[in-house]
Amino acid sequence: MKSEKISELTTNRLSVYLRCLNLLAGAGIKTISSQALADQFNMNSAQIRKDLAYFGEFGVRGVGYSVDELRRHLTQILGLDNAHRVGIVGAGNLGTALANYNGFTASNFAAVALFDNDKAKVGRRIGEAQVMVHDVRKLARVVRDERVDVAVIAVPARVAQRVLNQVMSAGIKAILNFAPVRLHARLGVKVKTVDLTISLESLSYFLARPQITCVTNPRSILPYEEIAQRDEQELQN
Amino acid sequence: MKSEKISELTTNRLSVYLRCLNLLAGAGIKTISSQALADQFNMNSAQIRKDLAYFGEFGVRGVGYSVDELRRHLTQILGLDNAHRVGIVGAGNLGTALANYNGFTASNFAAVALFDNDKAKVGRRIGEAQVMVHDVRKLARVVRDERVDVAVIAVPARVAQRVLNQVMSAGIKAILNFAPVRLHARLGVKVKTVDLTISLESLSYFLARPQITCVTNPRSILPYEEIAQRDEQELQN
DNA sequence: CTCTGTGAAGTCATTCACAGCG
DNA sequence: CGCTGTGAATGACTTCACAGAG
Repeated sequence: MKSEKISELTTNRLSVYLRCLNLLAGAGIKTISSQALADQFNMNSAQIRKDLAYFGEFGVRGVGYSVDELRRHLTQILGLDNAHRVGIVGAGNLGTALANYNGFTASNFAAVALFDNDKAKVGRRIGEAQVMVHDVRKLARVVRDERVDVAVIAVPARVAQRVLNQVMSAGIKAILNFAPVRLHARLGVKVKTVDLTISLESLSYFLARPQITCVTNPRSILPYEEIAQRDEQELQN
Repeated sequence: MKSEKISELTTNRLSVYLRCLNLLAGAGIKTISSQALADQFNMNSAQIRKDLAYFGEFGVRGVGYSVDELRRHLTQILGLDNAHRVGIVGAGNLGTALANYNGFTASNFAAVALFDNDKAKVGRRIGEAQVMVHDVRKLARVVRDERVDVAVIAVPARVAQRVLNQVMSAGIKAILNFAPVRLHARLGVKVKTVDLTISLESLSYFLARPQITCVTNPRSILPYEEIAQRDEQELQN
């Protein structure tokens, strides 16, 4: 265990490891070596060991890692043992889709508030979870009352920086941004941007160059379920 | 102009450059040097030059790049001069949100078909664009008829690999995947995964460690509009 | 003898720094 | 001169390979 700086690539992988371990636990597997884990999910065993070693000595030499124990450690390292309360700014298509997204729950995130500037939407409750839509001008107050600690920006690019400023002023330190702009965050605030435009345009680049030997995703995986996967096609036409 | 292998990081940046240039063009700027571009948008000028030089000698020494000309080149390099037709598998919240997403249009993408296995949804048209929902079993046929060349996977992780197999069998070479699984693509097929779980869990990691001096997003940007940005707060809540 | 944890080596990406064009 | 295009230098991330724990 060193206390060097942990790169974001590493934390992303920790999240993947946790997901893999959850699958293994579900399959009743109690113990796994870095090598077996790497083989299963197409990763590199040295990288797994190195990533984990930043945070402690979780393995047992000659044996491997206890699946359950490692799950607990990763959950704790990733801070998923504390519930997070998410406020979503922008109650358009994307915002409401996210408010209804169930994938959050497994990671201990819950959407607790939506914000919009459209009077027609304010005051309504949306989706199965019945998340309330608030006036975006009340953001700071609602963030306090609802103890929101993560914000999602799902507004047009034009106003995204302004929204980010509001969100930061409300004291939020972690933001997931879907607007296709580079946002300027103050120190101590973390913004992760998911830029669909970039993703699509990269795909377009690839399509424009069919000659390229697709080495882009070098290790190509087998998800756990590949085992139960002989159904290349059960459909006709 | 070399014809080395272009990394995905580079193509992602090309997409960003194009966006920046569009802003500049909108502001009436005709010519820009790599240095000025880098300053404006918080990038590194050498990197801009290097990225561009992979594809040709677009600049004029002593002067810089013609904004319009470079826009045209980038559009062509990224293959955005050809329209792309997108099929979205999964007409749930996310799928329908994407079908209505306008951001596509600027990059010359259009959502032309949705697919689902829910009988109640099949045959209906969704959103402003009135995109038709098809039975997922008819995917190959619809892909052919509608000339779909890009697929979006917006289905539960459990079935994502099966859907990818179908999509690949239908001859699609470029896929944007929202399911939180590592998918196994055959050679010559490009899958880009947008994994919200990883993004959220990384944010959670960050929140669990407030002491970390946030160096994660080393260059912190000024979007073009920062200029018109003195409104840190016009709201009182 | 197996598998971890980790220095050392290797690979890939970014940045520097400057020759040379316009 | 100013700025591009690019080799060379640096830095970041990954993989190798092995000492040593169990």
